[in-house]
Formats: sequence, structure tokens, C-alpha cells
Amino acid sequence: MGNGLEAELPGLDLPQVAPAPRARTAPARTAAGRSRAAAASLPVARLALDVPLVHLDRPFDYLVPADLDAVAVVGCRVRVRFAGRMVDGFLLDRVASSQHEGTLAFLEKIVSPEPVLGANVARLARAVADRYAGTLADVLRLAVPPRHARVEAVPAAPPASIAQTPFDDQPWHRYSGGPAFLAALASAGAGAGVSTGPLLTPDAEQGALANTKGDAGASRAVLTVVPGEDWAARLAEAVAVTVHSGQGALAVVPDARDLARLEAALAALLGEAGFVALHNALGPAERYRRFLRASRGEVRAVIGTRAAAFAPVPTLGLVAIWDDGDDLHAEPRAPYPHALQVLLTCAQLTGAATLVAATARSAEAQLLVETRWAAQLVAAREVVRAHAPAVAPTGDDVDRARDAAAATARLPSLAWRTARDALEHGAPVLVQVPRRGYVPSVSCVDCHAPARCGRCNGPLELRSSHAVAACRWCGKPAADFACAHCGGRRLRASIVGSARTAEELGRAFPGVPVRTSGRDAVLSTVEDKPALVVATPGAEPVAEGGYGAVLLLDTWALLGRADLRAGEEALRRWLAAATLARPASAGGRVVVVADGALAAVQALLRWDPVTFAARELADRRELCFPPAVRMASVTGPADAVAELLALAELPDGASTLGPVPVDEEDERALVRVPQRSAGPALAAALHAAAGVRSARKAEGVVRVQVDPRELW
DNA sequence: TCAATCCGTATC
DNA sequence: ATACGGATTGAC
Repeated sequence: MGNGLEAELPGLDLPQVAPAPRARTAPARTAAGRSRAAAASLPVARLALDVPLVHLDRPFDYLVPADLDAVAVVGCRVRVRFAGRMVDGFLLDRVASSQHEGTLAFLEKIVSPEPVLGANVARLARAVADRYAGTLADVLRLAVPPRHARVEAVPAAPPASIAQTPFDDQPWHRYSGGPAFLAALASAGAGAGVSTGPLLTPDAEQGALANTKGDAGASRAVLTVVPGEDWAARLAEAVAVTVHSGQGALAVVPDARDLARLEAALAALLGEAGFVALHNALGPAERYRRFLRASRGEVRAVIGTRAAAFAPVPTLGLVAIWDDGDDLHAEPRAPYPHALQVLLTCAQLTGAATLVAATARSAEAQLLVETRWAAQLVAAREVVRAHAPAVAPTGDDVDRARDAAAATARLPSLAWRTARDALEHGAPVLVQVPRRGYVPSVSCVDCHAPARCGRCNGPLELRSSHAVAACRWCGKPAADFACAHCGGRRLRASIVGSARTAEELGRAFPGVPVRTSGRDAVLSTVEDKPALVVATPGAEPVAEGGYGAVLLLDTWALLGRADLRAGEEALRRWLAAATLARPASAGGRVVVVADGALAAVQALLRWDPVTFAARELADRRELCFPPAVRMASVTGPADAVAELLALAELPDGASTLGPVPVDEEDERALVRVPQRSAGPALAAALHAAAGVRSARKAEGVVRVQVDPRELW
């Protein structure tokens, strides 16, 4: 299939090679036995059916009965008899004739005439399914929310008038190219949403890429915000400028808290009625109500969490994403699309401008810059320096004689003293800990190797109720622990959760209020007065005047992870916390408990996510890891995996790693193509092989995942 | 020679 | 799933 997306996309006007055989449109019998006539004009409905079988992942043609002619509109939900069963689907298109050789069946019913799947979203969903070796039906389940009949019955409201609040564009002057980017958004008139050039993808090989628009540098940008930046304001401004130019805009953020922040910033510019916010925590009715406001064109701007990347936005002029490195952008349901990729695909199909903004920089974003698909908007070093806090690394040693209180809190001396100073100056202190809850595992103090049971090799565990660590598998207390790796005899908590940290800090700083923010109780802001704020990554509250100090604890639990992105992910989380500190000139300090020689720590000390990302990407090129190459994983029972791999006609240069066992039942193989441009062919080959297995009704479920999570 | 049955395959 | 076509079987 290569890059020839066109051949797969419905809705593109391709010349027909041969005149299609005319479908039999003579009166046919319905299930009820009544004879029906097909609609006089465009009698054939092309449908996307909600069937799970991979080999049925293609449109099916049905006849539109004359009595349903008016309601059988493009994008509506339908119900048809398919292989003897009633199945749901969407009407992709109305056409004059079908290429299907056999007799066409009639549509059974139009569930509702509401056009919920427009041509653009259908094309996007098809392209996403192709890229991820998935089915259109799976992607449509993510893209179109379930219908809510009562909500639908409320007629469309007139489009909201957009507040014309001007905004201060000064902050964009911090970024080289920032004002030009905004100007490009503002000057792009309606109609710019049509790409005239050949479809090009950011996946194309570096160097082999041309721009679809003459001045794409101005309309696609990777924005690396300065420390302390009000990122929500910047995103909201880009959205507002686009909307004011008469185009639609779409912005995606990782979680509900970020969404609330963006919502507030955007409401200030467009008014409450000027946009909708979509997220998974909404109930079915409210979710569908907001979806319809977008789909009916009542609003021009949509913001939301990952599923919003598929939102229907008319005359789309801008797609934007905040913090693309956050795992929450990855959809956990098949075919596991990533919001960044969905938005890039959308931008590629519609010609919309693109804004990829973050405090850190992912390897993927770096690839967009290095392939020149996007320009980078970065601030000059002196601007960054002026806004960044002072960052210092420290070992985890505690001077017990000098800092008894620090020892109580298990805090390195420097961290403890930094926190104390900030508190004395009346500022809040943020303490970032890797995970919430009590200590789940323990490791050797000397070499940090995970501690294992001397009897059964199971992992050791420390429960709050027990003073001594014990084996999680066999329960044997580890009183006589000896590290298998280095012979060390002392244990420490690997991951000290926020609950325990809060408890200990409370004892070390008597009289200072301790607040926690974690997964199930997230604080959005804290006041500008002394407090210890213990938070897990992603849940750090914003301090109104900035934190006086930020402590990054237990960092090696993060760095020690076996996955590919450990360094990148650690830096992303540290920067996210550190950006909430005051500038160094205002006393802002960050202490990271980690080895200052590590690349990720260096990048934090110098506040240089760009150089780190460039180095990270170079490393991955060398090691043939994504995103430098394209990979897919194939997981399932051993013989099923072997069968799929045998069936797959992989593109030239593809290599297979494994399979290796992943648990008692399943094995996993990784398939890699050295050129990203071979990615579509790799996905197509795996999809086709899965289709053959599906048609054969082969035993065992095989999960195919492009850009697999286990590499993260 | 024809109907009953089985199996594989397509599902419009 | 179910429906259909072609192949196979077996009784006449």
C-alpha cells in the first residue's frame, strides 16, 4: 500500500477504471416480504459496518429504499441485515452504482438521520486504522460517541457568536518564529484547509520530504515553552486566533486537570459558548450533547482529551497538542492510536496548521523538527535562564549528625535544607514522588538492584504494618537479606509512595501543613504560603506565586525502568514539576536526588530539553529503535503468533525479533522496518495476515500493535 | 441421477 | 453467526 493512502480512502474522487456493473435495482423483497423500490437518485449506500472480523474491514454496499431516501444521509447511523444478522453501521457515501457483482440488500433502517460521521472524520479514521494495522470499526468506536436519543432530539442551536476579546501577544515574542506562527494562523483564510499537494507524512524518511504548503515552516510548529510558562494561555491564543480567522481549531491535552486549565484560558478569549470540551469522564448524555455541538457546527473550537483528536470540526485550521510525551495520549483500546499521531494524520489530510507544545520534548517531536516537517518555536537561552529556577543534583546521603530532621524524613541534607529555606521565606514547597501509596517493593541500598527473596527469588515487599520486609510470593521475612548482585546487606524502599512521604515530611517539618495531590485527589492550585505539597507526576498543583522549592525524590525508581523511554520520561516529569518553581532570581530552587552525570539530569540542570531530545533521537537511530524506525509487536499464543508471522508478507528489510514468552500463555515478537517510510507497508502486511487468520477462523487471538507500548 | 449432507468460504 | 455453493456420499 506504501504511501498510496488515496487508494484506500473513501470519499476521494478517483476515476473509475471500468464502468461498474449496474447493481440490480429492480424491486427486491425485504425480510417482511413487502417489495420495495430503490431510491431514484444515488440508490447505493456505501457502509462502514460494525463487525469485528478483520477480513471484513471494508465498505459494503446496500440499496437505499425509496422511502428512506431523504433520511439516508452521508454520516448517519444505519442498521442492516449482514450475513443473516442485524448489524450497526455508518453511511459513508451515497453513490450511483456498486461494483459488487451480486445482488444488493436493502438498508433495514436508518437509526437516525443525524450525520455523526462526516467525510473528513471517516477519512481520518480509515487512515488511522491503516497506520495502526487496525480495523475501521475499532477506530470508529473511539471516534464517534454512542448515540443518546433524547439529547439528539433537541434541535440544533444557532452557532455561538464568538467573543472578540483581544489578547496580549507579548509572550509569543519570547519564541523565535512565535509571532510569525500566530500571524500565519490569523491570516489563513477559510479554504486553506484543503491540501493541494501530494499527501506527505511526517513518517517520510528524513531528507525525502517536501512540504505540502509553500511556507509550512510557519504553519507547523513544535513549541518548547519557557519555564513557568502559562502554556494553557498560549494554546488558547493559538485556538482563538484560528477561530477569529474563520476556521476551526482542535486542541488535545493529557488529562482532565490540564483540560480544566485550558478550558478556563479559552473561555477568557472565546467565551464559554465559543467552544466545547470533550473528555471521557462526561456521562453519555453530556458527551453526546457536546459532540453534537461540534458536529452540527455550533462551535468552531473543540478541546479535550485523546478521543477528542477525532472530533468533527468544520473547516479545520489548527490542530494542537499539549505535552505529547504524556502516556495518557496513548489510547489503551485497539488499535492503540496515539493522539499526536491522530492529529498529525488529521493535519496531513486537511492541511491544518499544527502546534505540538510541551515543556519537554519527545523524540517524536524532535523527529518532526529534524525532518523539517515542523519548525521549532524555542526561546533564546537568556530568556530560558531568566525564567528557570536554580537546579542542583544531590546524592541520597543524609548527614545524620547535622540534619537529624532530614534523616527523619529520609531526605538528603541538601533537599531538606532547601525546603526549609523556602518555607522560612513563606513559599510553598513541591515534593514530587514517583507513585502513590505505600512501598510496593524494596531494593539493595548499595547497588539499587531489586531485592529478591533468598528462598524463592520472589520480590521483597515492605508493608506499612510490618517493620521487616518480606517476600511477596512465599512470605518469608527478609531478616537475613543479602543482595545477590553485590552482596550488600541493607535494604531500602524502592518506591516510597506519596502517602508515606507526606507522613514523614510532616514529622520533619512540624507545624507546616502537608497537602497531597495524587491520582484520586488532584489539587489544581495551592496558595502562596508555606506548605509541603506532595504530588505524584502529572498531579502537581500550580502554586499561585510559584514554588519556592521543588524536590524531586526517588528519581532512580524512574530512571531504573527497563524501558526505552526511561530517560526521556524522567526528564519530562522533572521539567513538569520544576516549571512550577519561581525563577532563580526570585529564589526558586529545584533539588533532584539523582546522579548529576546522567544525561537526563544534565538536561534538567541546564534546562535543555532540546539538546536532550536530539541526543535521544540520535541514540535511537543508532540502536534502530522508534521513532527512528517503525516497529510493531505481535502478541498471542505461540502457534498463533507463528502462523501470523508466516502469513505476513513483510516489506523488504523487515526483521523479526523473538518471539519470546511474555507470560504463561503468550509470546511476543517484534517486527521492525529500518525505514519509517516502510511503516504503512508493515502495517498493511500485518493487517492482511490478521485478515487471513480471521477468515480462516484460526485459533487464538493475536494482538498486533504498531508503536507498541511495551517499548515505552 | 438425485437428494441429503458436509465442508469451506463469504458475508453487499 | 448464517447462508450459500460445491463436493461428496449413498440410495435408487
